[in-house]
Amino acid sequence: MRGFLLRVTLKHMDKNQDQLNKEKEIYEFWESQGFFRADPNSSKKPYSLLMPPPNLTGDLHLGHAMQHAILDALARYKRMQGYDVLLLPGVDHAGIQFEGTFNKILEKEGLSKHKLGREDWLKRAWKFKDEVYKSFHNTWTVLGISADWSREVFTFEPRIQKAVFHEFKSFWEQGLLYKGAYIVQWCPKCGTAIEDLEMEYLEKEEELYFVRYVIASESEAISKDQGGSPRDDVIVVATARPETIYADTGIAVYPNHAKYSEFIGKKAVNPLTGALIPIFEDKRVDPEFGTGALKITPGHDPLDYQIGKDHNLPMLHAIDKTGRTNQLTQDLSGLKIEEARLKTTEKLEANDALEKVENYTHSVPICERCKTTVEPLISEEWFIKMEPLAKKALEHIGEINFYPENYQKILTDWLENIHDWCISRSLWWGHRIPVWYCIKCNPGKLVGKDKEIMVSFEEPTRECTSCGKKHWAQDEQVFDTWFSSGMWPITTLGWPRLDEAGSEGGPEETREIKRYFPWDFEITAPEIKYLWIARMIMLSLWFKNEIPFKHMFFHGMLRPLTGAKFSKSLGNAVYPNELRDAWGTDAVRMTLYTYAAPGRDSRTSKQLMDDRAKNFRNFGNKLRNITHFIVDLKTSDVTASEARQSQHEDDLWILDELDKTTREVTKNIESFQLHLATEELYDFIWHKFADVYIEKSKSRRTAAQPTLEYVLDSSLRLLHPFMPFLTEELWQKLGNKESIMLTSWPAIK
RNA sequence: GCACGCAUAGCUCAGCCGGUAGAGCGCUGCAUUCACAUUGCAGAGGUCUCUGGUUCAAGUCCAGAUGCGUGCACCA
Repeated sequence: MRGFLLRVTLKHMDKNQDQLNKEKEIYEFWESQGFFRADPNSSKKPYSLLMPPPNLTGDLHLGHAMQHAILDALARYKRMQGYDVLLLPGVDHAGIQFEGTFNKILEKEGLSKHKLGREDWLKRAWKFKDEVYKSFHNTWTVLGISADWSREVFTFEPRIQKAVFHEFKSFWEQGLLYKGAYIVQWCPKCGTAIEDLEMEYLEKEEELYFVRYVIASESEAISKDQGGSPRDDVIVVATARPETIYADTGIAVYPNHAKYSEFIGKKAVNPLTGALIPIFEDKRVDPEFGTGALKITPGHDPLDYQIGKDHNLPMLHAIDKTGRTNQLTQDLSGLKIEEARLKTTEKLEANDALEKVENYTHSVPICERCKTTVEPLISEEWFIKMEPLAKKALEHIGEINFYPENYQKILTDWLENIHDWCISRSLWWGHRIPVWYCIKCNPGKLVGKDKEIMVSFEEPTRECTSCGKKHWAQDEQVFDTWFSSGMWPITTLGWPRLDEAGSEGGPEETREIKRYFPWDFEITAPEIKYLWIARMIMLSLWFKNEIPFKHMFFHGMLRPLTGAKFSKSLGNAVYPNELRDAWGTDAVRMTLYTYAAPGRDSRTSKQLMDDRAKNFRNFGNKLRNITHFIVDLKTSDVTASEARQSQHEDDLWILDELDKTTREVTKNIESFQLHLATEELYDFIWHKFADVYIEKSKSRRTAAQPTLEYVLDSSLRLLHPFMPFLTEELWQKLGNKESIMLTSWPAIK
């Protein structure tokens, strides 16, 4: 029994393996024939689809597979309709996310970024990039993606480095760039500034500390020891972060607050440092929260920063960029936040400055990449003024067709409240900021009047105009990864046109830009609608004066049954490669299309994916058997007009059903509703053609043969965009000499 | 707080230019030397969250309620 089962299993595995090998063969055949290539010189009408470059971090997941399967179906459909199709693939270097992944791998080898140093680290990073690339290409191949690999782009490749330089230089010349010390969200673990868009919030139960600040009197020192009423000489402030008290430089209260009006203009004593800090009014304070008085820590809170700036308060830091306390905290310096908080409260208690502690639940910002608590602090960063870009985007956003439609409003709302974009990151994996400072004249690497700097791709060859020497040092920071991927729609098509020396070669555009831009179709997950989609819209309009894409499709998120997120670390991830090994590529693709309704999130699991994939595997087998059945009696080729001569009611019925199906499938693909198109085909082929028509045809086998062949031929064409391998295989079995990729889409009757 | 989305069979989801509901999996029964057990046929299972409105007619349109989710803002 055991031996029998083993044999059966092995046989099953062999069969599977045969199938996978066959797919590989077919894919190599297509590629070798150049079927995936776009042809800018073609007389055909162009149709362009832009692959969102997956992040260079690891295996492609289900969401990618769905996205790419959708792109591929559309590309194949448009090719059959006679278009010159460009499906352009690529990969994003994904700065911060790549560093996180890669550094974790180094850690396992006992290495680190800083042990290796910038140069060696980068060498290894490029090697790791090659490994990830292999994995990506493996998945793309096995999914049957018909992208033009000869045009593949990596967002960190040399040509794109030049493009990013031109992007920066252009902003610089237009006066839209500035660098300076501003409050930013800082991730101590990643060691870089991040944007609000890159943060998540975590509900945490913490404590709210009520801290007494003694009012300093100009004439007499009021002391609690002298029996004065504490209400009169003390202002109480609520804080969740007592460790930042060291960096307090003021106390603000809501204007005309009854409790505090007598203190306005006076000074309070910082209970930890003894510094005298001003008490003033500001309407940004919420009179309802805590005690109605707010301690102002401009160095560690965005709101406090604004208030502090407006009141000319000093900006102090108690916590450094590694997330530890600094010298300002005196004997507490070098501690992690949690420990510092504990020690600080002990100190406050010892100083009799802690009035009470309440339980307090609030959301703490964490880094979306590494989940570390984000520390707002002041740092020298580069920014782009976004208002003019957003304004232009708002004027033209209506020219883009969004699926679902309401994303236009979502993006419009965001653009209307645009903030300046912090484009610098303190990382190594990314486009280095092309700014050079004369370290003799400008050692602080500042930007401003009288500061000797150069914007240059390579080290400047000229001397510093102030000191007459050449002591140039490049900015240490790199660009936010979205600064390069925001240009994806135009850099992939060869923007800017460069001459051999790498300079812009005049106004003439590349033929690719002329022909394929704006893109006909772009697709993405909704979670990067601001980070990426909004940026592409703004940047394309800014640099090309055109919208980047005509149809913008947001697919839903595939989630586990809990509704949370798929994640490698939680171990609930489902891998497209595994599904494909079990059920074959076409079945997995069909499964993915059932989830392809625009903007609809779905819950799924390995089990559910397997169930569906199994069904579509069976569907494929059904079609294979239909083909065997029909090929057995096939004598000569049947033309469409021959097949349509029959007046038998069964023939008329199935031909009518075929026409309906052709109409519906075409309509549904045109409106990007692949889940409906595949459902139509499934129902027609299995439940109408096979279950009804073929069964009936058995009693009039020879007479029905032309119709059988004709309907099968059309079915294979209609199904090819979705199940490319099986349809190619059966197409050959039907005796066709050419690839099914070269046939035309069935005409609508 | 603001915005958006979702609530349909045991589960996961379609359907939404209005005409009393569909798929897959699961479940029940029957068939099976037939191109196909990777099958066929038959069936059970839903007052389409609730309330009101428009209409001859409403999961389908409108308003409100409830629940869930997502995004943004805030979070001393």
